[in-house]
Amino acid sequence: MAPTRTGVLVAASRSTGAPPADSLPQALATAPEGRLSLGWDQAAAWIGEQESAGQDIRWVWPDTAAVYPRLLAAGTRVGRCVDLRLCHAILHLATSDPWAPPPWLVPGPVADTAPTLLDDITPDAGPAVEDVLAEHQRQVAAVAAAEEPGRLRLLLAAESAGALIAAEMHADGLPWNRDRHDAILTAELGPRPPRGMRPERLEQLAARIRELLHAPGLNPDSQATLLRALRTAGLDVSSTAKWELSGQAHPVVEPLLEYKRLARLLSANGWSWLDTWVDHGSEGRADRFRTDYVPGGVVTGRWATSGGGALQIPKAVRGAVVADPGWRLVVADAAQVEPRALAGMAADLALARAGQHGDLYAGLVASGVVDTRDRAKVGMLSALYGGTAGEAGVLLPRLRRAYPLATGLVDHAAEVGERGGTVRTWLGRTSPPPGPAWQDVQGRAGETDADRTDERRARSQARDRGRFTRNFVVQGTAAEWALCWMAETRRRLRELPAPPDQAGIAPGQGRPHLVFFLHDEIVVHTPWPLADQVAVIVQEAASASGRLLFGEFPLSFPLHIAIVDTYADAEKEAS
DNA sequence: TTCCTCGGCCAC
DNA sequence: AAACGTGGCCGAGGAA
Repeated sequence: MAPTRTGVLVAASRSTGAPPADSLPQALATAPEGRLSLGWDQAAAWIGEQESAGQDIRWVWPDTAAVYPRLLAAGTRVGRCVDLRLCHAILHLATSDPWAPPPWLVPGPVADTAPTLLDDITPDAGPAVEDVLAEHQRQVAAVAAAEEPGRLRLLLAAESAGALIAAEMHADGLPWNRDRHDAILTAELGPRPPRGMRPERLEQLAARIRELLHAPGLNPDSQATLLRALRTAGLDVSSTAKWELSGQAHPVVEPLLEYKRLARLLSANGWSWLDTWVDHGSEGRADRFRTDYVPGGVVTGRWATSGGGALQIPKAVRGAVVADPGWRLVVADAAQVEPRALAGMAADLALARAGQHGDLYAGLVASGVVDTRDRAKVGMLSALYGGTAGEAGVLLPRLRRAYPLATGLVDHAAEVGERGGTVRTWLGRTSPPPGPAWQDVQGRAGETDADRTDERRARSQARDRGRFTRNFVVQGTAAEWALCWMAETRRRLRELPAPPDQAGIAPGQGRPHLVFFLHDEIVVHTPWPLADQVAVIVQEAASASGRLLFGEFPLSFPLHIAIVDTYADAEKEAS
C-alpha cells in the first residue's frame, strides 16, 4: 500500500478592489511535486484526479465547513481530511499547554453564506500555506505528547471524517416528500389556511376551549392568560404543561391537550416549515430537507444542527421522509450505546455480559439485578444522568452492587466535576473547566461570612456540575463510538463498486450515501438492489467501531436495522 | 422595530 | 414525579 500523503488546501479571500461577486476564494494546493495556485473549479478537478487515481491523501485544511461545500458543488469528494479547526478545539482543552488558535482558524462554519461587507474590507483574510502547515505540525506534536496518543489520534481522525460527512449530508439532503407531508398536515389540521389564519381544526378546538373555560376571546397560545383562565375555572395547576394538565379531571383537558399537540405540529413542522426547509427537487430530482450539521457542536462531542430542527424530527412527520423511486432507506439505530460504552470504559465485564445478547436492559433483568425492564432502564439512566428522584433511590444501590466498576466510573466523574475538575471521554475529549462565575460562587461559600443562601447555591451548583461531568464521560464516549460507526460505514460504502454513469445523477447520488445522523442512529439512502448489502455494511461498521475503541474487550453493539420506503416504517425497538 | 428570556415540547 | 444529561426552536411578552 502506498504511504499516506498530505495535501494542503487553503481557502484565501483576496479582495483587493474586487467586487464581492468576483472575489471568489482562491485555492492553493501543496502537493509533493510542488505548489499550485488554482481557482475553485480547477482545485476541485485536480483534487478529484488525485482521489480517483487511488492516491491515499489526507487533505489538511483549516475548516471543512468553509472549504468542502465548494468542492462538493464542483462534484469532488475526498476520502480523508484533517479539519484543523475541529482538531484545535479538542486539543485546546486536552493539552496541558494550549496555544491560541491562529486568527484564520477562529471564524467557524461559513458554509453557503453570501459574501458580506467584511469581505470587501478585510485585507487578504486567508492564511498562508506555511501557517497552515505550522498549525498542523503543532497539532501532530501535541498528540504525540499526549497521555494516550493513539486514542487521541483516532478521535481527531473521526472528528475530521465527521466534518466530511456533515458537509456531504447537507449537499445530498434527506429525501423528503412534500405531498406526503402536506397530506399528514391536512389530515391532522385541515387544509392549509391562508397566511396568518388558524387551520380549521385548531380554530374549532380554540372555540371549544373558550366555551368550556367561559373565556371568550381567549388565545390558547398565550400561556399567561391561559393559566389564569384555567385557575379561574377551578383547575389546580401551576403551569400549562401537559404533564400537569393530564392530572386534572376537567372537560377542558382533552381539547386543550389536543390543541397543544396540533399547535406544536403546526409551528414546528407545518406548512411554513416545509416552505423554509425543504427545497423543491428539479428535473426529476426529489425534494430534500437540508439542515446544517455542526460536528462537535455539543460540548460532549455530539453533533448539533442548525436549521429545521433536525435534532427533533417528530414521529408524526416521519412519514414524509420517503426514499426516491427505486431506492430504499436503511435505517439503523444502536441499542443502549451509553451503558455499553460505559462498560467498555470501566472494563466492567459483568455489564458487558448483560448486553452481550441483545437488549442490555433485558440482560439486567436476566442477571437478577432488577425485576423489570422498565426498572433496569430507569436505574441505568439515573446512574448515567445523576438522577435521584423516584425509584432511583432503591435501584442505584442494586446497580452499584452488581456493577461496581461501571457505576464507580460515573460516580468518580461526578465527584471530580463537583470539585471543579475536568474529565475525559475514552478517546480523550476533555470537558471544559468551570468558568469564573462558577468559581466565584464556590469561593463565596467558603468565606467566613457566607450565609445559608451562599452555601445552598454553591452546593446546588456543584451538584449540577457533577451531573454534567458524570454524563459527559458517557455521552461523549457514546458519541465517539457513533462517530467511528458512521465513518466506518462511509468508508465501506465508498468501497462499493461505482454504478455506471447516469446522466443527471449528481456525484454521490448514484450510490448508497448517508442522509441522516442523530446521536445513535444513521440512515443510508440506497438503490434498492444494494439495500441488503448496505445493511450488512452498517452492521459490520458497528462491530468495527467497537473494536476501534475497545479492542478485544468483549463488547457488542447490536443494531436495529430496517429497510424501508419511509422513515415512519422503521419501527424503533424499545430503547 | 429588534433583541432577549421564558415556558413549553420535541428528539436522543 | 416532574430537582435527570445533551440539544433546537417556537410564540408570547417584556426590555431596549
